[in-house]
Amino acid sequence: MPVDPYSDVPLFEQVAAILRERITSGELARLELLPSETHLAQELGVGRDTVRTALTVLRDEGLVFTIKARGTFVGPRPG
Amino acid sequence: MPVDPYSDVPLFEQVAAILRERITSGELARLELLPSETHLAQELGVGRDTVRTALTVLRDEGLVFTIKARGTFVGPRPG
DNA sequence: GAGAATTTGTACGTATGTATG
DNA sequence: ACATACATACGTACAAATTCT
Repeated sequence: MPVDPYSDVPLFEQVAAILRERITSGELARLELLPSETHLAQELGVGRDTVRTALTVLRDEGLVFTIKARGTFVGPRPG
Repeated sequence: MPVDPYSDVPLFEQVAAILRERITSGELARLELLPSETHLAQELGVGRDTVRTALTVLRDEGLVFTIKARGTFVGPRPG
């Protein structure tokens, strides 16, 4: 049960929680490339916009970083 | 410090700026053959597509011209 | 002349960034 | 929240033309 569209919790928060769990559990190793936004959207049954909003949350937490036109990776932004 | 993939400035514009500097500074003399697209891509750490897009910009500015299977030269296209 | 290597030209697939409805 | 479209970017593959062996 990925997400619950009837919940009071915003979809992007639910998606962020799912991805956060996958990262902190080690399911997604550091520096590993995440599935694409489109792929995650289809898998979780939400729109790409929602995935992107969730990724913004994780980015603010330093859990992931994104390179334009490349992908989103696990870990803090290098540099 | 060639290019910054995290910058808001598109990579191809950064590459164009680098090559433009090499040309206008005289580092690359007029009619001189530029390094191949593949070589430039590897040297600058970008894709060949990005180099080609940058070369299109310089071509539009009349700074370089290209001959298929030969290479890209400094200067306006002869003829 | 034949063949291999090199270089540009083109095409496709996939990814993120941005804008619009 | 979602869908769509375009710009930017990377990788791969192959075609075409030139150059080297």
